[in-house]
Amino acid sequence: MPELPEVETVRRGLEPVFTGSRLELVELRRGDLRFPFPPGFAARLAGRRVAALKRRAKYLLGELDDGETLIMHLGMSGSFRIDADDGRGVRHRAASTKAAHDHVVFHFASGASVTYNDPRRFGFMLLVPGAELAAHPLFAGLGVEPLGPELTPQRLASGLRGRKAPLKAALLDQRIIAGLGNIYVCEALHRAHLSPLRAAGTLVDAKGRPKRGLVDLVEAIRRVLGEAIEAGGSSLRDHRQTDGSLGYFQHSFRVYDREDAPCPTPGCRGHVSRVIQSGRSTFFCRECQK
DNA sequence: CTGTGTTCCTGTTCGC
DNA sequence: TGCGAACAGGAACACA
Repeated sequence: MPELPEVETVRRGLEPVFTGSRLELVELRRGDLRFPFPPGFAARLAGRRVAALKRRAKYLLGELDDGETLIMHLGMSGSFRIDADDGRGVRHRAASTKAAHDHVVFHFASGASVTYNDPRRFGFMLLVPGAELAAHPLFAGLGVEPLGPELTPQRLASGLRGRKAPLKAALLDQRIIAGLGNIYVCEALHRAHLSPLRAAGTLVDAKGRPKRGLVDLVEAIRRVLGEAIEAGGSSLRDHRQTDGSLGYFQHSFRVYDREDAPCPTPGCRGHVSRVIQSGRSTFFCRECQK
């Protein structure tokens, strides 16, 4: 569920609490999430100050004052909750308080605390020296940031050239563009009027240059992600922002989870189809997505 | 190298 | 009403 817009929303929510703050204690309620926590994880964090909280693709990166980077991934059901201290020693728990599946609690010297909750435990946390970050297996092969200046039609053309995989699968491939997930791929393809079934390489001409549709696709990706971030992400099931409030981009879905609904493209008489591609639901309109 | 399928995990939803 | 099956999905991994 958390794709790039949700992770960015979380980052923005956590930034004021994390940045410049000193970690007093990190409480681990269990020894693992998706992977075991690295040796000495909590002890290595204690006493550290967080210099900055950044994001790369769907990863949150807490840069610490000792040069290490706290890598956090929300998997698909991870969320953070901020329990702030009002300065008078009174703790305010966010509205969505739920003790079950609270796996990690970051206690800051300021009195604020941040709790990581993850029912499905697909998320994980690691601690790696900043200098090793770029070479780390998780990051070494990662593709371009879809909202950064590197994502251009030409760049995407190089990534898709010659690929026979369906466009849907290619866009989910984090080695090409990093940060897109099932929802936003479906939404971007609909906005660009491109079929998820089409072979990815057909958007590139013989000289390796982007065809018209690819230019539209880059624009659609940027627009849909940007709008979703502005909306605070999408709230499916129980996904919430750090303050407990709900993102509302799900109301702007044109095709995702809308099987059989009339296609929202103006003038299009089609309906939303659902097919399975590489084991995942794809939603699209056969009439206006070619 | 490329493309596809499986797996991890648990809560929610759906059909009988 | 109850129960099991299907589903959700990021990314590592296995495999043809």
